[in-house]
Amino acid sequence: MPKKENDGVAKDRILDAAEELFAQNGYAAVSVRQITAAARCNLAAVNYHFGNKKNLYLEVFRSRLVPNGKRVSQSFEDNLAARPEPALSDVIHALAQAFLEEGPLTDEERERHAQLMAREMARPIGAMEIVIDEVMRPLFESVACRLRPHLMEEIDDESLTLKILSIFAMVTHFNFARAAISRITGREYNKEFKTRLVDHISEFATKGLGMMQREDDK
Amino acid sequence: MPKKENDGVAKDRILDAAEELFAQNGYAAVSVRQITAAARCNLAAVNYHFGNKKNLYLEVFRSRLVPNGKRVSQSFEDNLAARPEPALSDVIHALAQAFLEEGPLTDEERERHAQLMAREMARPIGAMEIVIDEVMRPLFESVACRLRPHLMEEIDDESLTLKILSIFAMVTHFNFARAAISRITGREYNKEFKTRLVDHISEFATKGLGMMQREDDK
DNA sequence: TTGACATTCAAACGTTCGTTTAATATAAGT
DNA sequence: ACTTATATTAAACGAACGTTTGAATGTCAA
Repeated sequence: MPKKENDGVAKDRILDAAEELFAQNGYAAVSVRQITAAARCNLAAVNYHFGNKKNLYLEVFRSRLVPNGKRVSQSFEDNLAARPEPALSDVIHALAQAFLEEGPLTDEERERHAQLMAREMARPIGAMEIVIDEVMRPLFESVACRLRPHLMEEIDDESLTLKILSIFAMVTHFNFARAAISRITGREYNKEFKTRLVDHISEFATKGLGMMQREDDK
Repeated sequence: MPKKENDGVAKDRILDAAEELFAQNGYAAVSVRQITAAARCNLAAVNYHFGNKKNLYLEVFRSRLVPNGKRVSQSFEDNLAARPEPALSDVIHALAQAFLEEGPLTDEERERHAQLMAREMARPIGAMEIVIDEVMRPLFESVACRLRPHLMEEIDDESLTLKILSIFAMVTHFNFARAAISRITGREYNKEFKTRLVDHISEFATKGLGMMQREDDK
């Protein structure tokens, strides 16, 4: 029986190239020829390994973005597990940090994923449902459980969802609108500026959630 | 001398069709043939009136999005001019309302513009600088002036800019990530939900800015 | 009516697209 | 050595793309 082990080489190179090119230019603006050229393989390899271009795109989400999203979520959980009783600001800070400062992903990976998500939101190809159902919704549930103890008791589910969405709005916006933000603020997206952003988001969101609480990390 | 008056007919139909199609599908995914078919004119009309496809795209921003953006900004100003001494929450409420609930634009126009901006951010064709310089930056200046009196005196420019960016992050996110938000919240983007969102954003941002202040509009 | 210009039109240009095909290469099982 | 399944290749397919062309049509001032 033929082993299925060493199939990964060219197939993975295609996934790598597709992930980067789709993130940089969007689904429609990237040709299969570009992808196979970047992956240093034959044009027909995409159709052989993935059936067609669209399925390759979806596979990028399934095999890269979703697993990495789960790792980021896990990193958020781990950050909080270290603290016995995390304060509200700790929860938010951990969330912002996991998504745009540290965590298991490199900055290049974070930017790629943010762009892929932003493009998929702007022009859905069919990957958004996968990400929402497998990453976003579970993360939302977890964040909601973490936040609830710090909020007023009588808060309904929808209000809490909107609050969490607002935190994500800031995180994703500062992550994906980098070009516009750099042009407005006049600052580059270096390590220093990102730390500044995480602190700002933490402070803004903590106050926005309705509980003033000083940050006691460090 | 030939009048230049009645040239507007087909040219405007092309701009209308291009605005809608570019917003729905993005620059690369829309063909000139699609546009001219929707505008009920000949294929060559785009190149005749606008030179090429890219220039038509930029002209959509110059002749539609920028003027409408200025009208929205003006609407924000007018809303505040009605009040002698607007509270902090009034400023934010007026901003959120102008951008996603009421104002001079229809809901379809708002959604189109939000999509065009989101796509241009995700994949810049060359229109973003126009919008930032002609609409965003002046609006930011105005908002900053409105907010400053309500904040601590010693706040630096960059901190204030980040705060304003956070408000815009929420407004634009709730405007453009409609599909994702609907899937997560399980709610449609009808009038009722939008009012809910404006109230939520106003409350969250007002608190986030660091001044608790009750809303006293009706 | 005529001339001059603005606009529209059908047709074709060369290019690139996603996909398919058939031939070949590779390597393990028998 | 032969079979079998997996993988890669060059070449071509039809379709759609943005753009150009040159003739036809519309529109007014002269």
